[in-house]
Amino acid sequence: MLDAKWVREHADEVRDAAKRKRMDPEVVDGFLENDRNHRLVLQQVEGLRADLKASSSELGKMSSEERKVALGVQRSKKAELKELEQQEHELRVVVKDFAMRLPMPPAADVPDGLDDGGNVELSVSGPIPEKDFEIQTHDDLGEKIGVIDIKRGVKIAGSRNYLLLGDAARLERAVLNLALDHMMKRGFEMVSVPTLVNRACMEGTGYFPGGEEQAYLAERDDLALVGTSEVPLTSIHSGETLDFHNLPVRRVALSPCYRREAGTYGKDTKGLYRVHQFWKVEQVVLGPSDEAWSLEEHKRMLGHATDLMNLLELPYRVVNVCTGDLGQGQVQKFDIETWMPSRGAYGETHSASRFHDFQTRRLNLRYRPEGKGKPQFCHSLNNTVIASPRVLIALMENHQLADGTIYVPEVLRPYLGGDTVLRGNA
RNA sequence: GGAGAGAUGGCAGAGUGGCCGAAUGCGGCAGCUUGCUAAGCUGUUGAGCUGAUUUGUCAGCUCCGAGGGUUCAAAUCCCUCUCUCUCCGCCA
Repeated sequence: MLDAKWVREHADEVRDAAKRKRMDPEVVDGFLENDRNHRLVLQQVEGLRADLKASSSELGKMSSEERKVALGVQRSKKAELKELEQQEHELRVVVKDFAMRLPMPPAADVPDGLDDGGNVELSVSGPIPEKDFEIQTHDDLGEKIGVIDIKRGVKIAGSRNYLLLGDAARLERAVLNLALDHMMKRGFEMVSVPTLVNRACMEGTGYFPGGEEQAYLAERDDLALVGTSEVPLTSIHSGETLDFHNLPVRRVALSPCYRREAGTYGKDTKGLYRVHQFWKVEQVVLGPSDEAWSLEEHKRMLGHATDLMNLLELPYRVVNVCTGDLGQGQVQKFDIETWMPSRGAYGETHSASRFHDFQTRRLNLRYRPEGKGKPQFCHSLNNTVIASPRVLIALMENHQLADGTIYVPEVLRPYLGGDTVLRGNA
């Protein structure tokens, strides 16, 4: 959400943001018009209320005859007020609805672009592996050595579901545990979070309204399964005013993630790339309302993830996500894309976003600055640390050996009982 | 799932229709004191919105879990919802 006052004074900037993010700029004008009307009506309501209030307190001191006369006047004013209040209430709802859909303007160095094709490569790390044998796709290999079973996953839960068995399941657990330890070493507090959350969390983090189609809903209880632990992690302190001493708040969580993947029929149907349920270790940071700090932290958080990728000895690149591929609330986003031989391309494995105060305004999450200052909205940021099974694709393919076994990077060995290669059930 | 109790400012806690944005205590902040042993005294201390502004503020409105209602007037009465606690039931 944006500050209403700021939007009034920077309407062109917001309209421009909408265009660049490929959203309808009409929301801006819809907001402005209704906001203007709302404030006009609000002034009338407040004036009349003040009037009514003043005369009402007189009533308590009046004699009964005086009161009888005065009551008649009060009643007619009251009726007038009621009508105005009704108008005010309706307009308020409309304004809120528009406000919830206003786009956060992208940072200056976000490249323009229509979709992910417009993303700009910032850096490349590690050579693409060249092998003297044909690399088997993760799903072919996994099936062959009995560690991935997509057919039976589908039998149990429908398309885009899967089973990991034996070494694949062990590898997944190992990578996730490594990721958690990696972040805790860097001062992040590990949190176990709810993944079935209420509407306020989904709205507060910016997934609703608009993303309802992508979420599994438990409608009977008005709850949603989260697509990322960013939702509960960022919502922890909603409605609170934190002390500046406690900032920044750096947290990490491992959680299952659920995504309906509506509108992706026929896309990435092979293998474990796009699935309905996966595990993710996510980092979330809340900090002061300070652009420079926010920028620095964004880079640090990206670094936590790339450092881990280096430890996993995987080839990847970092892209500066373009305007058309940026979400409504994101100011800037860097994706890490990891080389996936089966795709013959880099595939998105991480997404590092900074939001400014977009989420914290919706969540009403503030902090009291040092000294006497008024409470300010925090800045929020998040980034993937590792997501599985997507990272398993990279591990099983890039680290594949000629005999169909999988090389285990040194850093993972302590998590796999010292194993240096995984051979599955072959 | 059943029965009951409750939700008030950073915290504790008073307030059952007009004198209440709200006593008191604690905490925080500022000052004074420093021979009542990290103490005493004094003062101060919520948020949001709207308008005006000589950008210091000023005026008005809203907020006592949330949303509705009754009333000239609601923290206070009524309804719905959410959450918390106690007892019972069920249960990993």
